[in-house]
Amino acid sequence: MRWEELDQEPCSLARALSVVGDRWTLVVLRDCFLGVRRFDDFETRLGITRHVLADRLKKLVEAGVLEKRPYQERPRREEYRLTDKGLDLYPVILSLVHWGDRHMPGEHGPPVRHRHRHCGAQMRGVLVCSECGEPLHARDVTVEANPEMDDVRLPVRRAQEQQGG
Amino acid sequence: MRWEELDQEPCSLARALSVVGDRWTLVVLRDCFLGVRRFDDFETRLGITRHVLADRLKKLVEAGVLEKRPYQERPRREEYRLTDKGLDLYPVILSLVHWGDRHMPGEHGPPVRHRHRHCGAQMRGVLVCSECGEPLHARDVTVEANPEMDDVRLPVRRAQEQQGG
DNA sequence: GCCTCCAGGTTCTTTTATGGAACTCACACG
DNA sequence: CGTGTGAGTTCCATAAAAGAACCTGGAGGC
Repeated sequence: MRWEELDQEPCSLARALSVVGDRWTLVVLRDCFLGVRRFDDFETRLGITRHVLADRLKKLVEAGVLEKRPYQERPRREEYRLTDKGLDLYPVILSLVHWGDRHMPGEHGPPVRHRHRHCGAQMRGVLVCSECGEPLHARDVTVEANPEMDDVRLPVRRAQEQQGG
Repeated sequence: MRWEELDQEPCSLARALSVVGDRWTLVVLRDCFLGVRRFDDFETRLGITRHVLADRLKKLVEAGVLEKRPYQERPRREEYRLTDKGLDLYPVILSLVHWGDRHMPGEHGPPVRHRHRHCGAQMRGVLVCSECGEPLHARDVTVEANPEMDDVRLPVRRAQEQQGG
């Protein structure tokens, strides 16, 4: 499979990664969530080449994750803002941050802390079941193919073996 | 910044991405969560080159996300299994899947459905606040620098502007 | 003892992407 | 007129990915 074919896959994860699975894209989006909007600010903070940055921003706009909006005329200047589609990536970003905090620790602990405006507490994000509200773990979830699709290739489990171990 | 320097960054997201931010790594991990363990099975299902697959598996083992375990001797054969560190990536994967389901839909809806063993229901993963239990959205969360760290560069907000818009 | 098969890789060659730096363009300022 | 600024492009050398062929260390058949 080639990278450009990833968006043709039936798998939702593959299609999601065809947009954000690239090396720099999620780092760009992290800065978007922190409020960065302008080309030069991205460049300064990220330290990636203008070339790559311009390319990633263009692709994110094409994918509908960011939108360009003028913030002044004469000379026309535009900034990049998260769309609703982009904002919905927040669980992905926060999950990655917490995984990094936990498993790739720096010297002084997490570099940033998150506070929930709603309750005012310093917090983490926790993934829970939409139906029963219990925290989710890999081994508690089973996967079923959508019967309307005929090319879903779930692996056949070997006897006695189950997911994740 | 170069890709190889990403693991030196103070940002937890950057360090997490230094492990899983690569084009193919999360697709490999998706298959791990589906129960795939052997080199040839990965190759058949993913359709990526053996070269890249071998490299990604090696790096995931070095990062402690997967471990190699012998499943037979003479000839020695090994399989790749998720470690606890790897299993903790589940929220990232599931969040990406749901984002893909929602924003990059295929023709017949989501290709797979998830069922929670605990409650038996078909479900989605929802990210909630660890303290108050309410669902989290980007605009509800503020970020504060860890006072023990001196090189956290949060962007300065322009007046009247707040996160995420 | 030789031939072939299999899982699990390596090696080799050709494309594609990235890193680094310089260049463009449309204006604003003084 | 010269300089500055935001937002990019262009150009070239290097690094990574795609594709295919080759290697290795047994097992199994004959």
